[in-house]
Amino acid sequence: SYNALLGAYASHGMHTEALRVFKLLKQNGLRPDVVSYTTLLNAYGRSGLPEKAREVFNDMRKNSCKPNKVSYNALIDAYGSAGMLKEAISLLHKMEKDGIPPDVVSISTLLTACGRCKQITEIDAIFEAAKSRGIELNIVAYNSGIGSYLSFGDYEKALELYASMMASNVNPDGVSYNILISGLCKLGRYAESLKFFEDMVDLRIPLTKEVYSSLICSYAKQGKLTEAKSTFSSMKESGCFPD
RNA sequence: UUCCCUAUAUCGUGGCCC
Repeated sequence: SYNALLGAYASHGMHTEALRVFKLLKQNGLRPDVVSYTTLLNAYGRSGLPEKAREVFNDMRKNSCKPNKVSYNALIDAYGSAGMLKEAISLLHKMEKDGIPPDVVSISTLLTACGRCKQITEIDAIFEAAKSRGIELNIVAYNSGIGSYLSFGDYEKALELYASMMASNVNPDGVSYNILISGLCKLGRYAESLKFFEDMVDLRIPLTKEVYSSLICSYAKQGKLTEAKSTFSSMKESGCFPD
């Protein structure tokens, strides 16, 4: 019950409240378990406080509560989200030494971190790390990689990765298209961006307000106001209400 | 002991602040 409440605060990045619940749990004679510690750790991570997250991580070991895969991944994300890619990558090796094999979540967390930290040189090493460990990339990992390439402005690598994803029989989802459409649009690759939108329609993948916003933005930037307006109209017609 | 619940990864636009 305490963990559920802790999680509710953590998922909103409310670390102060999460810490209060964590203390309350202990005051009532209960021992925090791996989920309690990981939840608190994540609350700090989401609040952009990687050092506090690390403190919780160290604390759990001190109290002989072994961090598991989720704890490590949460700490990797805490560093990655804070732009500390080196620390995030070194945790991949640390968890391995600790007898916990990294999984596809560790990989996609790091792929996303590369994009945030604009570390184009590290991204291929991370794909290699996944491959050498036999970690199969899923749709989230591919989406993360595609997004990071696009954030570097490397749309060719992004499209290459998209192609190899298709070749591996991993099917794109709504998020994949959102990433491609908005990313290509930001780079001014309007024609490519529109092509993916058409694919999305053909495949009957539900169009979200995120995709409509990207498309409207794309037309607006090109000065195609008629298209922008008609996209806005079809958005409403399709039952997707503008916010 | 068993079951259930709770913790980790990917997407848009604009505004305000620095």
